[in-house]
Amino acid sequence: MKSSHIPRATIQRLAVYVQVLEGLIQNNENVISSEGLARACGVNPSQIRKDLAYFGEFGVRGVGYYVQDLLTAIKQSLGIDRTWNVALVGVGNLGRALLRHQIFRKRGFILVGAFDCDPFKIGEEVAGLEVVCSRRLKERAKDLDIEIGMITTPPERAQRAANYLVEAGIKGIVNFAPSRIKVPDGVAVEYVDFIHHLFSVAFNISLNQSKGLL
Amino acid sequence: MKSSHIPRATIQRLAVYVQVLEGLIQNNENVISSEGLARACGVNPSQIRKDLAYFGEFGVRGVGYYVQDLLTAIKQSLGIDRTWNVALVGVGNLGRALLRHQIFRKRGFILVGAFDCDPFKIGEEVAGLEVVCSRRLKERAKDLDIEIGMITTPPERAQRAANYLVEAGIKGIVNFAPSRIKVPDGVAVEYVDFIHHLFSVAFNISLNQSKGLL
DNA sequence: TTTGTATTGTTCAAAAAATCACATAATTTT
DNA sequence: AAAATTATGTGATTTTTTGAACAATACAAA
Repeated sequence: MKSSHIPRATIQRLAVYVQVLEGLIQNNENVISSEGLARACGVNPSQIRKDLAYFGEFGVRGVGYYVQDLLTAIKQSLGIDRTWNVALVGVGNLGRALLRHQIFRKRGFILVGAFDCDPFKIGEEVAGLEVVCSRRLKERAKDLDIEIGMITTPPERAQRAANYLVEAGIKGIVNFAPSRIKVPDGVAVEYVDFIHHLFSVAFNISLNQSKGLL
Repeated sequence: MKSSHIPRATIQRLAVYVQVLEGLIQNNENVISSEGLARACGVNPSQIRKDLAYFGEFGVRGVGYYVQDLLTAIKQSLGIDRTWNVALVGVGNLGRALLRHQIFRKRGFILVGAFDCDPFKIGEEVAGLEVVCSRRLKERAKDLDIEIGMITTPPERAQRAANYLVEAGIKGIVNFAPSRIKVPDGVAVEYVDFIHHLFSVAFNISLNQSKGLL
């Protein structure tokens, strides 16, 4: 098949496949069928085959997928077969935790800059990074070759943080603040909101319970 | 319309509506049309009307929606017009940050227990909670009336944490660890994975750039 | 009270996504 | 070397989701 428009849902599932495939590598499993992978991911096997078909043919008929090859292929397709430099804006509780979290580096997202507008925080060192004034984002973005921004400010300051990032020419933003932001076309935004997931769980529990009563 | 099966996507959007409506209340805006709300949320107005129709009729024709009423109605529909007690399993970097984060309490999710299997952490106090051995989850879950679990362990320990939670009779889990977990039917699971969102952004940046070349 | 305006709730058509089903192609067995 | 087996890649079909259109209805103005 190859390319044309790729559904957002496909991309999200590919991320799950990566996760599961890395687990398989840990367990020294070399080959997996679409059915096996499907079971591990909680999706339909054809779904997996179709998702992969957007990017190419990675399997071997009658055999399945070579885990390492498939992983490499998916990473290439997603554009994560390289590292990305990331700036974090908003050095609060959450910001600090993320700066210290090793997972970003492990997955190829290098936190190269920490920014905040609070004068008390500027100059402080967190996880080996000096906190810099948000106003200096543009100037620093070029030096540090920053391509992605993470916003971890309080919600009311998220838009300002986004503006700084956009001015600095950054083309992708992950917003952890619980508020929507406006950015020009061509800037990719993703929202991470724990609370949404708690809402979902709360709703499903309520739902299951009312089902149980029938 | 009322009930029947409600799409997952609808639930996720309702969470966004809550977010935006709370912002409107901050700004003392009393009434909003589906069109206004749609613009703020980045969705289609009919979408909003349809999403709401699953739960009832909350608007006034010719007028729009009374912000406070709508908010109340959605919260009721989602089952978040009450508080939920939550246990956190895995007191690492992320776990600590979440325990300290005020947002959960603000939104009605009360962190009432912190669990870990590391003997060095047990007994420690974080955000006013004593860290308790994960093995004691079942015993504590009843006393504390815990209904939701949050997993913030390393990936290889997520399944064990899930098992403890399930044994304790907990009906909903939010898993922050980057691994899939297996739970019995009737237990709602949501996955929060920052990395997935970074993957998405990376992919979209790559995509936009290759578009730009055409 | 009537007319006009605004905006909802809902039907219906279109688009998108998921699933099924099978032809195709490796591998293994006989 | 042929037959049997297995599991992919993809066209066809079904299901789900979205979006447009419009009748229904609340309010405001004349």
